[in-house]
Amino acid sequence: MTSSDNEQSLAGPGATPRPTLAAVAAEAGVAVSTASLAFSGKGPVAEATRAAVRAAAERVGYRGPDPRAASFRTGRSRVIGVVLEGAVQSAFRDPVQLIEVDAIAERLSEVGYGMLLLPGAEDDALLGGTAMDAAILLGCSPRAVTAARSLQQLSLPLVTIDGVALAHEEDLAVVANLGVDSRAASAELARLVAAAGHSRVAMVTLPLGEDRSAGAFTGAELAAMSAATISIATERARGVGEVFSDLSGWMAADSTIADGLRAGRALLAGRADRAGRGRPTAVIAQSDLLAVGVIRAAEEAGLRVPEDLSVVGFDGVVVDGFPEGRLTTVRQPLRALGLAAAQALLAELAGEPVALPRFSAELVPGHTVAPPP
Amino acid sequence: MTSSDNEQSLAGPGATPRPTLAAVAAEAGVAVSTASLAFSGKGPVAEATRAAVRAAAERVGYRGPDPRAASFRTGRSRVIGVVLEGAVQSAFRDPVQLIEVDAIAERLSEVGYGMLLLPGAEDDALLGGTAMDAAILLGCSPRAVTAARSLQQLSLPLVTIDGVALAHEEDLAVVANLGVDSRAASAELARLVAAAGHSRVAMVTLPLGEDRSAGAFTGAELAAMSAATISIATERARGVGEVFSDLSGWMAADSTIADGLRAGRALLAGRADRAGRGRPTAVIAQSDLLAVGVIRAAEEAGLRVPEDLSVVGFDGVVVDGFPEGRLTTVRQPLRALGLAAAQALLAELAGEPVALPRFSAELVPGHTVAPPP
DNA sequence: TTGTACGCGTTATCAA
DNA sequence: TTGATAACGCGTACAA
Repeated sequence: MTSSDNEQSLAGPGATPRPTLAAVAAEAGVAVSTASLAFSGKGPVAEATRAAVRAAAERVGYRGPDPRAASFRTGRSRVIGVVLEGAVQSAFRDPVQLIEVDAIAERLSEVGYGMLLLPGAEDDALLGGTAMDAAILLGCSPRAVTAARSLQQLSLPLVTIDGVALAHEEDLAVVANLGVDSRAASAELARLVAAAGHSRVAMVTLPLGEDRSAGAFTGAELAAMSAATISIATERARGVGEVFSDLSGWMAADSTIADGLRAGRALLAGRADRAGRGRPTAVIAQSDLLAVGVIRAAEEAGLRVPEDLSVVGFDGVVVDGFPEGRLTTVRQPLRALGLAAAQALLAELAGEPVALPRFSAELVPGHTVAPPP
Repeated sequence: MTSSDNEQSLAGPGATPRPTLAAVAAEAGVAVSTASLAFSGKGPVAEATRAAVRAAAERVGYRGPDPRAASFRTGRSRVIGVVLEGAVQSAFRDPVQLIEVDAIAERLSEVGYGMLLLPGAEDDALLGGTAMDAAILLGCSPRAVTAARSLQQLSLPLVTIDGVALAHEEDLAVVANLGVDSRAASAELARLVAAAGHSRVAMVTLPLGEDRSAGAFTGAELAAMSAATISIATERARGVGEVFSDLSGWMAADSTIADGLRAGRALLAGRADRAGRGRPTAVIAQSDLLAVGVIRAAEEAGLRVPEDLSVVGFDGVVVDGFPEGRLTTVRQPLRALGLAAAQALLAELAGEPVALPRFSAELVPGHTVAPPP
């Protein structure tokens, strides 16, 4: 169907005004406040009255309280904002954020809340322009920090997921900073690689800081970058560093298969190791997408995984087109994190105490780790 | 000054009530209406007064009009709903919807509008519970039709993208039904395949109707299914049918690489063709993701693309990990569609005439079509 | 150019 | 169990 047949809208100059509760009350012959109670069920209303009100509502075509008026009166808009790291497109290319947002949406819709998606923009004007009751911040980009400040100015309850950088901002009082212990999980994974006998290990990281462009790094460079910034990438690197010291590797620009492929090609060509060691026998990737890219690069180079090269990922997501369960990785409870983020805010809004479970990543032993050749 | 009778301190203990325009006006020594005009810039205000108001706002910590109150007063919430076909996760696994939503978000944020993401749910209670000024419906599932009805009841302006089924509902008056001519684009692609000399051609379709499970179909079955439902899949099938009659193939459950892989394996094993013909020399897939899956299946089977098998897709999106430009496909102007959908609603809300361009898909000759072996 | 007054539709409070 | 009433914060005629 092409755009040629666009009908003109009905909402033109002659639009009928939406029926109000007053109209229903008049029709039913009761007070407005009674009609309100009959609809919301918040007060004692005789069954007969309730039926009369419902019938009257039906007759006048009342569709429930106007959300704008209700939100004005109650001070609640039944909307929770989700601030993404960047554009919708880039945020949701990453299955991790996708699962989290999906879980948030699921929990919110159960209680009739809406989810306002807020792409990380340059200015935060939008944040104050539309009504929301609370916000969830995903990721830990510098952008997230400024957004958090703006939102806090509006006295909105805040929850972060993976906001490790935000957790270190003293002046931000958030309801919760959710996320698994990336460092411990990374260390666990690294120990598994070490236990298989590997010592020539390279790491493929997510962006370590803001202004870094993708490319190879030495152990010293990694240490410098890690000291300068706190991010998911530096956290995970630290965990691996507990097991393998002076770790070199490749920093990817983004968590994608394509970037993993690029990293894998560089590392397997030996170009990456500026410390002069040979081709790595194992690659520790900081995301599953990167790991799949590395595996593709290995296949391109005629290397078998895991016989010739061991590869591990991080996240435990299903990568489209890649066999589920093949990759050795750690699984984050992404759905649980999303549900908990939503739940924490709902509890906070209800004035209830926020009880949070502890989240931990679970090792998923796949089939991509073996002893070095 | 009114007595500040807080019914409940909402945001925990010690939450200061948000400063109001009245407070600013009092501080600046002007009337509330003057302060309002000074902020919105909608009326003539002396520069000195404006400065005084701004200074007063700064002093009392005023952060602009409360969006809830403003929305109540103006009847506009500055929020536009986007109704997805299903869960967030499944909708955004598809790069097509992702790009569209990204474009919508981009246009909306330019004008300070928010985007309320509404997952396709069982009941439409949520649709009336949160404030929005208009809505965009993506896709053409039966769910979209019921959602459209609910939204129309609320007198919300509606725009659909790829809502071919909605376009045929007589009682729905929408601002616009956007989308390319899927049928023509599919026919063009089919003609390209035919021109290369193929006659044993199989099609991999998106879900043709609601209750169909994935699997092989014959030409007769396809015709029956196409007659029963209108969807993007049947539209595209019709286009291909203009060139190749009695087309058999495989219906995928979803637009994913994994489903394409499954389809490809079935078709290349010859299991799929219940008409008894041999392995196809060309596969027409209804999405790029499916096409990439088919190509993977071909590689698995030791077939070279395009030498041994030609494959075409649909959409023109970048598939992570697959070389850009390699796939022969048609490119939909997805970004433009998203921008136009948002723009159409903004114009409608502003009472301006809605001018829509015509959208057409563009053939992208890649390197996956060659003469049959 | 500024101020006054009113009302948007709903819900919470209190009195009946 | 029901009814009357008062805000909620802002935008906007209209008057000054």
